[in-house]
Amino acid sequence: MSNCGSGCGYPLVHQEVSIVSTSSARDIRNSFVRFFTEKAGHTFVNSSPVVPMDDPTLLFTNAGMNQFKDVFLGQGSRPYSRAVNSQKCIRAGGKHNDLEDVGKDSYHHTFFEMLGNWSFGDYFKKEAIEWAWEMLTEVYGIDPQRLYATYFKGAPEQQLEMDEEARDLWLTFLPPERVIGCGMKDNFWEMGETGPCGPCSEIHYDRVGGRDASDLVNADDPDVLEIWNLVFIQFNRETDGTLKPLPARHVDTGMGFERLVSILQNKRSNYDTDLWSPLFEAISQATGARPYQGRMDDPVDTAYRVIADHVRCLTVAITDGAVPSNEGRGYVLRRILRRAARQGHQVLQMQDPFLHALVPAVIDSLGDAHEELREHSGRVAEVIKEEEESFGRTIDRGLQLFAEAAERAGDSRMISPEDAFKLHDTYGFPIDLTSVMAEERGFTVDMAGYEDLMEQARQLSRRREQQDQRIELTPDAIEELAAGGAGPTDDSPKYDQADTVTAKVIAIRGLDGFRDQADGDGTLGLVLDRTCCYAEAGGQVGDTGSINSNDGAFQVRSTRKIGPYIMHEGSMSSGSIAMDSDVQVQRTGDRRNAIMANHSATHLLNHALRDVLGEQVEQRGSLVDESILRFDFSAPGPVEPEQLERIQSQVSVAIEEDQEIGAAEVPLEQAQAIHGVRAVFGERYPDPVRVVCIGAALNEVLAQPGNPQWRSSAIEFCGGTHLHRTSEAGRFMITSEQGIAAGVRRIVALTGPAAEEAIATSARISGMIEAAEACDDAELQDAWTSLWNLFESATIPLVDRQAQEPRIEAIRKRLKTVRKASASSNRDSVLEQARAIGQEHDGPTLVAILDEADKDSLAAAMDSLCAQEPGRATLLLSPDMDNGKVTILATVPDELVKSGLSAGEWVKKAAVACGGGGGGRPDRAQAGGKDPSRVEEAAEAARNHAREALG
RNA sequence: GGGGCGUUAGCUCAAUUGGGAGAGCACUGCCUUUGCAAGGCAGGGGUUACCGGUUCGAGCCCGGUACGCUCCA
Repeated sequence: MSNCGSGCGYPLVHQEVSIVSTSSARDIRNSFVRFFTEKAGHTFVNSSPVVPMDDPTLLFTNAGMNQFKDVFLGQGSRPYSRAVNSQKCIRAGGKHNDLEDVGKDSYHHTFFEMLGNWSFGDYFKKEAIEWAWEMLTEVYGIDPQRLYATYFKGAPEQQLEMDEEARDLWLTFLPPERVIGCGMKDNFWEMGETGPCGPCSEIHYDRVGGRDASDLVNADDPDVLEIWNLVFIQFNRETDGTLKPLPARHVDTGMGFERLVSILQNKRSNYDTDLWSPLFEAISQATGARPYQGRMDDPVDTAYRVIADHVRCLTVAITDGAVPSNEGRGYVLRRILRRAARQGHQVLQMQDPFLHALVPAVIDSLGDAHEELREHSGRVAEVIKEEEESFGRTIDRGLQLFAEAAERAGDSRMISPEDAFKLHDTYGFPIDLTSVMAEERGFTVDMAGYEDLMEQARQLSRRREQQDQRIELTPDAIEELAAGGAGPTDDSPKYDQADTVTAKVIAIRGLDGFRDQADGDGTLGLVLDRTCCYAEAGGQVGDTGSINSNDGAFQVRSTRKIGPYIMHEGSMSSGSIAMDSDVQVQRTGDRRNAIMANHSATHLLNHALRDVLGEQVEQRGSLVDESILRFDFSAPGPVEPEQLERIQSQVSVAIEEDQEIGAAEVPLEQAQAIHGVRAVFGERYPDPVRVVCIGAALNEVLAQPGNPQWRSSAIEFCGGTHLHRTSEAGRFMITSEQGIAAGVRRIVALTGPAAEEAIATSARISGMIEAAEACDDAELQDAWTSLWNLFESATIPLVDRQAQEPRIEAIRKRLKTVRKASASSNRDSVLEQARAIGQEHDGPTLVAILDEADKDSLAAAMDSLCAQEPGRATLLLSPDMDNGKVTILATVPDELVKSGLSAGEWVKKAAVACGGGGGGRPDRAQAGGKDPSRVEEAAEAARNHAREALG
């Protein structure tokens, strides 16, 4: 059986030395894999995606060992002990960031491949070093005279000894002057602050040859470069900084593929190899730029390198599921794309999107080694094109803002640091572009001031919040437990119907280590020999519950799996619990039942989606807890209302039919043969795998796995907990459907009592809609207010919401018409009053009370009165008994302002007299009072004020 | 994870110290005009994202939420 994944077919290695100088990159990669699979019994493992599946600490996959991290941490295992692959890596953003250097030199890349071989507790230094030597000198035919090796020379302050074993092994191949001892920085590898670590040994190559280049090793000389790093993992770094020998020792090696190709093709720059030349060709085609000439200081050649590098990176990252966005790894992609687009825009004079047109060239170059690139090429190009267009708009906006900044700069001809910073910080307009544009106009930018602002912004961002305290088990802690005879936690009772199980405490863990007794207020973790609690996995939340002994009670807030152990995290609610105590584990049964209903419904939903929307529906994520179920899936566009209804009803029918739900562990190969079985793409499954089957008898399915009729049942690989019969889910209702990323939709739904409640709420809303539709105009406002308040925030079935929306819209429209009509009739009557008052009144000032005038009507009345008698000062009041308000407006012509009457003071006097306040400009002002019953007093106060003011 | 900015008519955007929500384009109608990006007049169109607070009065001030843009890690 082939163990090298899909479509490899690696050619046999030709060991003649002469052939390598003409080897293509493809052959070089294949030779490596062949050597280790054939000669040394390694299993070929496909490159893992550059977007890590389950590792929030990692922005992108940045080394070959990433996908084996769990093995090194002692938390997982593989069915093989030797592996080889070519891993896709991205170093941009995060701890390793080469983004700034790309284009400037011959060897930094954001995306590259890492060739590597691994031993998991199998062979160690001897084999690793001997095979590396044989690979380089015999298979690749590299001149041994040009090779140098390093070993770890020890670090007495850390109680670390020299790696004599590695040194001696190298001395069998190389003369002493070319075997070089190095310190911690270069030759001691650590995964992080804590965790697996060990000495490493590097192989360096001198491009020049015929000299002693040992002084140039690890000295950043472009001609003497590290090509292969062999890491020997033999220690674990504890939280207190000490090193403990690991029980199982591992080998982790990595060789930069692009560099290796440059050596074997005898080129000084990675960019001069056949990995890049087709890309440069494509860039030239797409942009019309003159051909690439390979000069490091030339802006056009730099643009070529940046664009080629970045488009490779983008193509790979987007294929593996990342999308340019404004945060996290998406934001790194956005920056990468913009850097490339800007090179094209500024240096190669490209006005329109062009990066997307380079995607096929990338796929030609990498598609054989990484087949997934071919599957999604169309979507990748689309995503890139959209993002290029969006950046085009940003550039336009930035140009406009720059023009304003230049205006403000005026005669100083210097863009202010504030403007430069704002362009950068708020509008994403890079500072170097701002400089170039300033230069073009004969302006400068206050760079020093800008740097200050940048530094301030950085400082501001740097303040980090303390992360939540979680109880962890280090590899060493796991080792210690195992050594002490603690077997793995038996969590099989999680599938049982009983919500309780007896158990024994095998470990108590605090934030700082193991304890003998659980007591006090702090967060603790309890590990038991068995448990009925489900540990968070596969999108299903962990169980909550309690653990009780004779001496105390522990409240379980979350349950997690760490290595072979199940950790119950929480705190003591009373008393204490000692190590080795016999305890009763109780999970929160109601909560668990709700979770199971939601999980089984998720499977029915997944199945219904495929039935209604088609085969292209693929699960992209899922969350199941006690209150909702959330399911993300790939789909070209929104789900139509009619499809939604069919999906919901198909799930509901399955629930009504009271179908049986079965589960069993099945050998992986047999399980994969089941017709129509659903598995999440990219997920690793154990062997045997648990199969959950709804709507068909599992034993019949396994008897005839290939039978097409299973396509009509919901059959999935799943380790979660499920109902026994679908009817236990009660009801099923979809409450929302929305897009969360390009090509990805999210459905949120409810089951059981939560679904019933949503239906009841919806019925109440329907009742209110009918009432509002039937009520007369006077009642409409109140009916509307209560209806809208409920509808806006309610969780109700989506199909109901969609049906109700147009009716609610109609009610809103009607309310608007009613309001308008009443306002208009109100204005007419107020204007009528005003006309009458204006005609019968005489003199320089007018104070009048108008009944039931709102603010607009009163203003209209004021306009009308002022038009009648422009020289008159007018103050109008209107009481509003219903709302307990008085509206007051005043207008004073300029001549009377000069005589001493200010509208602002005038309204104030009136407002104060009826319990309010106010003010405004001298010629026009408005105010309000809070006591409409005193409106007459207010009018009198206004008359008095006017008399006094005007003498 | 932490900042900054934004959200106003279908679209693009205004709105001075808090004091009658506007323009252009688009839309509808009428008029004028033989047609190519026509012109004139009139009109419709707003919960100023949402929720709360301060105030006599909030697009504007304060707090929160959502969404978007953007920078840093």
